[in-house]
Amino acid sequence: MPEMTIGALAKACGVGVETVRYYQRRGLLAEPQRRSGGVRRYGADAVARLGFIRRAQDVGFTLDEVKTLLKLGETPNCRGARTLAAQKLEVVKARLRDLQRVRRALAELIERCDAGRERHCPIIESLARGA
Amino acid sequence: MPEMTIGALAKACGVGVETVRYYQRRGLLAEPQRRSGGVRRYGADAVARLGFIRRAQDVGFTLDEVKTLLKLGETPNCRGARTLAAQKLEVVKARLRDLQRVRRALAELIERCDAGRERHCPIIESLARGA
DNA sequence: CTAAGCTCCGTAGCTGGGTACGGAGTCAAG
DNA sequence: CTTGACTCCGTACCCAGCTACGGAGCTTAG
Repeated sequence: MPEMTIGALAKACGVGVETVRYYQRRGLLAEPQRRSGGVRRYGADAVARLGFIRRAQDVGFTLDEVKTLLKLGETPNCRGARTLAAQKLEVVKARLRDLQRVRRALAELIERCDAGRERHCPIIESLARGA
Repeated sequence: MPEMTIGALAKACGVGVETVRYYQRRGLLAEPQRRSGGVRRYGADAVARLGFIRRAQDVGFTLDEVKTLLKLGETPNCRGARTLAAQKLEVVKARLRDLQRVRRALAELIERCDAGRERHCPIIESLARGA
């Protein structure tokens, strides 16, 4: 199917119609050719590009970063992409450390609660006292 | 200092003045007594409560959940707090799994980039193809 | 031809947790 | 008494990434 409407493209990529229009407004997806009547027509390249966007997003890039990646993909320049990926990796690692700390804190609260030897709820107490 | 202005309270707890007012609007902090002229006056209990809010937030609770915790703290009911903490822990664990997957994906992209044996940028290629 | 259903468009709203604005009033030091 | 810092208030705005609205026009099957 070399000619798809916006609805077909959206469905093929598992996103909403509004999302496709939104990506176009954001400059992530080029404005496609229109049929008479103004209806957008997309080809396989649009499917590929939209897929790229979703995958890059899944790996944690923001839409602005995805835009940059797409530009980098046009003029093959590996350093830019590598730098972006490395920065993102650091952000992800930091977020992981934060979340691990939170997980330990929560697990400890629950554990103390289950030990159930204390007069007052240890969860509430601990938050109240900042122990 | 048994009588603090909003600015002193905010400073003591490391938040902004607007944040205190915001918490009051959200119902997390009670409206305090006012001096003549309408200026809010806070005591040590406000410092404790604001500290509770920040610590609960640090452990990953949303402001709405903090509000619930504060209510639970008034009528000692451990089950409610434990349930909330357990739910939050599951959310945190799920988020950790997601982020670990992202970290692996990013690290792999960078590694392949550094191996540097490929004709095109492996980061771009991999996102383009969905490999 | 008609009726359903898709597409067009700009704009507004959502989430969460605040931050900023700005004119007026208040308070404490000097 | 003045000056400068603080506080009052409501409202609007910020971030990202959509999602919803609503009235119009187009398209396609029957």
